[in-house]
Order: sequence, then C-alpha cells, then structure tokens
Amino acid sequence: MYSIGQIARRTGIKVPTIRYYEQMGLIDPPGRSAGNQRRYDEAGLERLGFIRHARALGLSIDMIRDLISLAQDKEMPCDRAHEIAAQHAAHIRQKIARLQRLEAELTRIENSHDSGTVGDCHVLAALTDHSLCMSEH
Amino acid sequence: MYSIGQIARRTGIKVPTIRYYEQMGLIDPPGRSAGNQRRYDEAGLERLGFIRHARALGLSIDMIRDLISLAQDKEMPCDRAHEIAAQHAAHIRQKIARLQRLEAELTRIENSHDSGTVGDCHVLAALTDHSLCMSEH
DNA sequence: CTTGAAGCTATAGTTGCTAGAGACATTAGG
DNA sequence: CCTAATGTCTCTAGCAACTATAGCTTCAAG
Repeated sequence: MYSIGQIARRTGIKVPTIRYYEQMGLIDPPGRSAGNQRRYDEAGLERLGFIRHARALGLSIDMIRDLISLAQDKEMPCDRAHEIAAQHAAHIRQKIARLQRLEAELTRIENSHDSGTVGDCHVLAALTDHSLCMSEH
Repeated sequence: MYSIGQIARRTGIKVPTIRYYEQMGLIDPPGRSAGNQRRYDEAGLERLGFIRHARALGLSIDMIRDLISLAQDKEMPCDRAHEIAAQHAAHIRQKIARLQRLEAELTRIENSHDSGTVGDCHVLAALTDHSLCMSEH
C-alpha cells in the first residue's frame, strides 16, 4: 500500500494532480487509512502510469477516460483505441504545420535589421501591418 | 467613430474579446456615446489590428502589452522588441521539436497492427508501458 | 510523547477567451 | 414620433488542466 506522496514520487505526477485526476474520474477512488488518507495498490500505480504517459503524448483527459473505459473488457475490439490515436496524431500534425508557418514568419521578422529605434523597428512594423507577411497564419 | 460591433467586423476580433482586451489593458478605454456605448477612432482600429496580428503569431497578452508600451516612444531603441520576437521564435521552435517527437511516437503506435481486441491492443500496450517508446517525451 | 513532515478538504488563481442574463441604447421603417 | 429589431452595456460563470493557498488532521520517527 502506497500513500499519495509515494505514488507521486514513483509516477512523477504531483500530489494535487493525482487528486485532480481522481476528481475527474480517471482513477477509482482508492481505499483510505484509518485516518482518512488515500492508500493505493499496484493497480492504482499502473493506472497513473498509463495516464501520465497518455498526457505526455498530449491526449486530453476526455480521450484518456475513453481509453480507460475501453480497456476494461479485454475481449472487446480495440478499433476505437486506434481511432483515437490516429485522430490525435492528425491533430498534432496540424499543430506542427501551423507552428512551422509562425516560426518562419517570426524568424523573417526577427532577422530583418533596422536602425534600432522604435520609429522604424521592423518587428513593430511587421506586427502592425499584416500585408508585410509572407504566409498565412 | 466606430461602434464596437463595427470594429469587430473590421478587425475580425469578436466583440467580447475587444472588451476583454480593454480590461487587460491592451487598448485604452475609448470614448463613449451619450448612451455610454464605446466609440472608437482610427487609432483604436489600428491598435486592435496590431493585437490581432500579434495574437495570430502566438504572442501572449503580456508580451503584447510590453510591445505596445515599448512602441509609445518612437525615439527609444527597439532591442527589446527584437528580443521578444526572438524569444518567442525560440519558444515555438521548442514546441515544434516536442510535437515532432510526439507525432513520431504516435504514428509508430498507430501503425503497429494487432489482433484487434483490447487484450492485445498495441495502442493500449504502448500507453501502459513507457519502455516501449522509441524516444523521449 | 512530541515534533515535523505529509495528508486532508475546499477554494481560488492561471490563460485567453466565450456564453449567458437582464437592462439600456441606437437605428431603420412606417 | 413611435415602434420593433438589433446592438450594446455590465456582471458573472464556464472551459482545460492543473497549481497554489489556508487551516486543519494524521502519520512516523526518535
């Protein structure tokens, strides 16, 4: 049996975050000590590891909840799990594409040299006038 | 003189968002009509255009506030503006790198085929066991 | 048995908006 | 000039995913 602090150290998830996940229904409320403190078992530890990894990959709380309820029955088809992963990967690819456009624009703005005073600062000019941009964003 | 709705249409920023920017100190409180409605002039319009563009490039409200106060005096050096842009570009590059690692990992997980049931679903297995990962995240 | 760390609950703050309620202002048409 | 429709006002609350604080209780070591 682990206390919430021990679980926190072992999973790398902060104590308040673990309580938050419990509140959000990602983990079953664990048993309690005589003095009302949470006591976790191996299953709880594994569940939190799953959540941590899924969060690290950028999955939302809702997606994780779906995956967990899905994983309950080992006999069920897991198409939905693949679908969630694919959807999320696509989402990330979009994000990357958008950030790359922003990065290109910022780099261009950043590298344009000016006289060094606000009056003709290229950074400020570029921000004021969208038509100076090379790409959409 | 423009009403807030006209400004919204011309800048593409929604009405409540404009009021929010005012509250956040990004725009000076405009004059009011006899009936207490906001009335904007060209300067207000231009300021909102600046904000919109900066937000589209991902700059935070705080950064934008800094840039605006900086732009007040045309004689001042604008090193700080370049610095903010450079900082933000670096931040975006980091984000991109991280997302690319995630994307690679997700694609790998997504493409690994399994028997199609939850019991041996590679997506769920990969999420449960971090050691199956090929890269850090 | 004492003490200091760790845990408890409940509430509020973070960022950048967005949505709603209920009241008042403006404007176009008749 | 009156009315109806639309626009605007303030204030409050909600979103995601935590994080921080306050004031209290429990646990474990010495």
